[in-house]
Amino acid sequence: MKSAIQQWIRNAALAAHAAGALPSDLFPAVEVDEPKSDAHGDFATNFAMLAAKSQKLAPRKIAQALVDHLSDPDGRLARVEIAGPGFINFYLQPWAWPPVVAQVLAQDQGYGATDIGRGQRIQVEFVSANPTGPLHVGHGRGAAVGDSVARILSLCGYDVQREYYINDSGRQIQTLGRSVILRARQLLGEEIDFPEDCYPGDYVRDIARGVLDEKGADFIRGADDAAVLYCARVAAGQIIAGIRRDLALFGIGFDRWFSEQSLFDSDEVTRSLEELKARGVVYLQEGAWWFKTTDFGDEKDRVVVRQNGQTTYFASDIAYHRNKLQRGFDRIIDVWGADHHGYIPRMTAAVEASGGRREQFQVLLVQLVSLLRDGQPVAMGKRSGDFVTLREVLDEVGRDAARFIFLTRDYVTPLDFDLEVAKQKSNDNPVYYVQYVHARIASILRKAREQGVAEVAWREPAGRRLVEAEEIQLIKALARYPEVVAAAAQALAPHRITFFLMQLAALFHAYYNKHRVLTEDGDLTLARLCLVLAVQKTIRNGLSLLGVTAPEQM
RNA sequence: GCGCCUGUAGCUCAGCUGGAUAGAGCAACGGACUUCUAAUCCGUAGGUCGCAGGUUCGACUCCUGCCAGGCGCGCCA
Repeated sequence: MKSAIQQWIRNAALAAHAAGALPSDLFPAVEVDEPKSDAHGDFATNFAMLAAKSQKLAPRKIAQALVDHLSDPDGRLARVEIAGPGFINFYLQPWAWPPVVAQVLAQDQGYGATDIGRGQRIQVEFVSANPTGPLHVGHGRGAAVGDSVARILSLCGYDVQREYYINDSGRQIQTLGRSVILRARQLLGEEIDFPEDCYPGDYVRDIARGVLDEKGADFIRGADDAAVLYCARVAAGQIIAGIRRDLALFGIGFDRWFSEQSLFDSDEVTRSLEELKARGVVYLQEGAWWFKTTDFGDEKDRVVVRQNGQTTYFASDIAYHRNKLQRGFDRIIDVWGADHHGYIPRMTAAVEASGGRREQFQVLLVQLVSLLRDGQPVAMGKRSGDFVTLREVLDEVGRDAARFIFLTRDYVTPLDFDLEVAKQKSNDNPVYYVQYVHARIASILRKAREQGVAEVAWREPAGRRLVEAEEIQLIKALARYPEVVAAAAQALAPHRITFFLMQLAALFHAYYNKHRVLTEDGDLTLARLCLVLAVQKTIRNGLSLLGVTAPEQM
């Protein structure tokens, strides 16, 4: 609908210019929006104000010229007015809206889809938690955001690949191995002060028990580097398996699990460093190799090979992102925790130095989650070992509530996640508010079937019976959905879907309370059934972008 | 000290990339279930958009400077 208006304005501008009413053929992009107030019409444009400079005419004169040359072949426009400093307000005929319902029904699961991505290949890398412990709530937020962004982009015509990067190499993995050995020795009765830098969680003890059972006490007592490495591999393997299970429970899957170690095995780390050396952006100083990230806007250069000859984590990451570029992605999106923001300039430098363009690479910084219970903070932090895992949260509040809450806030703002609120089945917890719409409509449809309505299908004269203000409001909201999805894709902002759904739900609940769908009047009933079915489908489609289910009953 | 993010109703947050009179939910108060699910709805009240300048037809939105909070500034990952 909006695009139709844009086209009308564009045509009117050209016609006005052709007729000599507008001096210049330089026109700004046509922006059409939906005014907050009904007093300003169904749609409005600021085109005349924007064009004032190039036309060298007063905005209201331009607006008048446009209105004079506006053509509306099918008569959908009821009225056009020029208002304020030069807004043009469009009022549609009431009958212009109901056909949207037919469109929603016809497109069904595809309603909301667009092709703004034009098949562009885009990779979303998210979660990528280190395999040193189970996922916690913060990872959950990143998972919800990354997954939803991927779903939205897919629906908008992007060719999306989801990836999880496993840091299964380097020092922390060694620390993990050491932790296992130490726990195993404790199990053997040794008195050991567990070091600060090791991983204390119960899961480490479980893994240690497993290794002990399998390899025997001598293996643990005489542990050498190889044994530590062995324990590290076993532990990482088990932890990753657990992470996969938790993510599956959360409804999240990946196209690829990418191992950091594989970059060493394939020599890509070395090769990427050689390439950078060849480009002259890596230099030797005080026995270490430095990447000149300052050439690319970073505040200081960064070490890639330490004095001791070991590569840094950053070196792996350079190789990893070079690998991504080589796989031919047009865009690369990384979802990170906000505490990594200082890492962005150097990573951008790496992408650029590896032959990518800086616009190709984008990082979504997901802010911290604080876990609360009844407003009181719940202890977290790996060091203490008693942090609440994502799994525990899912078991307690359920997948739908958790995902919805993670996405009811823009990810740039910190989030308080209150376990008690998440469990509440009230308006405090909007996931149920939205799901309730779906269930209520399912109930209406069941009832209609009982009353002998064989099929809910759009039929033309009947459709004209949708004339109530609440009905038109609902249809307008439905019409907006594809634009909301597209905007969410462009801004990489899944919370826009969430807010749209809450708004649509509010409109539906209000309508439901004021008007009956099932009436004595066959045509009216059919029209309203079509409307609520369209609402139901849109709710379902929107929820699916969030990874939330749409229940038939509650 | 430097950098990034945030500051909107008592609380939690939106505000469609500069548009018209700044919006929701919760909390408060008053109402609505013999009728398709009350996990719902209707109404009342609630604001110096952190502060001060600037840019322009027009600023919550952009720029500058302050103030407050969070996070980050390793040859850790």
